[in-house]
Amino acid sequence: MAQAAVQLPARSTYRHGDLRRALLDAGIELARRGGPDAVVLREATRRAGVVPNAAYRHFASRQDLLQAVRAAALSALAVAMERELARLRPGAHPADHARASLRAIGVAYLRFARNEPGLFRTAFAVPGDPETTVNSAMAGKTGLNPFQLLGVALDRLLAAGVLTADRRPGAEYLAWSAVHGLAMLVLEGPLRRLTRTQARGIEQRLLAMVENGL
Amino acid sequence: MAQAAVQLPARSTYRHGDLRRALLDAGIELARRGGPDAVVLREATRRAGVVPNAAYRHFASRQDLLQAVRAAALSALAVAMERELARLRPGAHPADHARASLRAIGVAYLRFARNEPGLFRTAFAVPGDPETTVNSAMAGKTGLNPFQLLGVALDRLLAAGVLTADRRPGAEYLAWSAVHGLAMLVLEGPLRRLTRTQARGIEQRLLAMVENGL
DNA sequence: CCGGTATGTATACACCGTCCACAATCCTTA
DNA sequence: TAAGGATTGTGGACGGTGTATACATACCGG
Repeated sequence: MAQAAVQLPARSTYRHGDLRRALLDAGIELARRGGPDAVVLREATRRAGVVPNAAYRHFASRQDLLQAVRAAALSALAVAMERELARLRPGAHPADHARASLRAIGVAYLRFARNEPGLFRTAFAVPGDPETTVNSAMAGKTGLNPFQLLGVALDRLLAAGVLTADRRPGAEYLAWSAVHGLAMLVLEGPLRRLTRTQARGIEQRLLAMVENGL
Repeated sequence: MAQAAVQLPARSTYRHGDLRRALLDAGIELARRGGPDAVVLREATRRAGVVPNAAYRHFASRQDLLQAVRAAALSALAVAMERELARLRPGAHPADHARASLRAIGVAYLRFARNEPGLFRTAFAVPGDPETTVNSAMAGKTGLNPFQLLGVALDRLLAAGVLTADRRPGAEYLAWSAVHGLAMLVLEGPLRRLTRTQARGIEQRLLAMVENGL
């Protein structure tokens, strides 16, 4: 079960060059397969070709490294959302565009959970205030993190008159809850064995529920 | 941070009597505070006043013990749901009663997450097919596990004509997703700092969303 | 009563996170 | 340009974990 540490050609220089980056990359790779528990400090240093304690020059603890990996995962999710949003054509009706925006966020979220389960679990199964903190390390190219991107979509719904003003505050929590719950269910819950098409069906119904019930 | 192992009075008999039960209870207690990661085999054996390896006579591995704890947590959740359901008066309109049933399930779920966060996280943050498996260890007094209890509530909605037949299949996934997502959000997400009353507000809105959007 | 089988013990290993003292390198400043 | 402090990586150690293997004790059915 132990990872066969890929033996790098034993760096010739005493200094590494960019050890922090190397450790972070190794951590991301570990999280990618295996989730948060797989992010083990010693393995990361091994992959960077460095002695275990060297990590402590760049991260205060394993938790600290894990938080950095988590931020990277959230950032990747934000990028995926932005990509999905960018595919939208402004279209004729602002109401349709707003609805499509919300849907794009949901679709990107669920797709990310499916395609990068390890990163997804690392992003959300680790304590730490996920979304409220303004931290550029978690953001995408727009500088917004996933939660803020969801907020933008909801604002469009409000502006387009699809969402009434009294229902706007806190709406992100409702939408996020539903989509996140489904993601977990598909990832490690009873829906794990669903075929891709079946999963798509449930996803569509869920997004419809959010749209109608918000 | 290490648990001060409560030193039991050094059992006089060679045999323990009911070590499996003792280990399971210790595991549950560990999970209760600290969640799944806190379920450490050696600590459980310490609390049972027994040498570490003794555990292997009753559990194949730490994972195995963790699964047993998880089953106990799911069972506790099922009991909480049953209790909430039992408070309902059949009432005049079956439609109202059906709606109240679904709401009771949701309320019990969210309350359990709030009151027993450690057990809740253990129940759901551990792999293993949670709900589909027919396993009496996960069930409440009715013999139904949490997922099946949700199914019962949805069946009532169907019988009362609130839910159309074409929307019934898979409806548990939609409802479960929303409620579970919110629970996670409140537990370790951005909604952690909400006051109890604020949380209640969001909960009510979410349950309404499910009811309308299903 | 005796022997097999279930249960708990002893010892050991590999791995982990982390602390401490030390060595090599770099960078500023005199 | 030489010196010396600050950074960064090394070496060794400690206590913790899960688990394997061999052994000791107690129970139970013939």
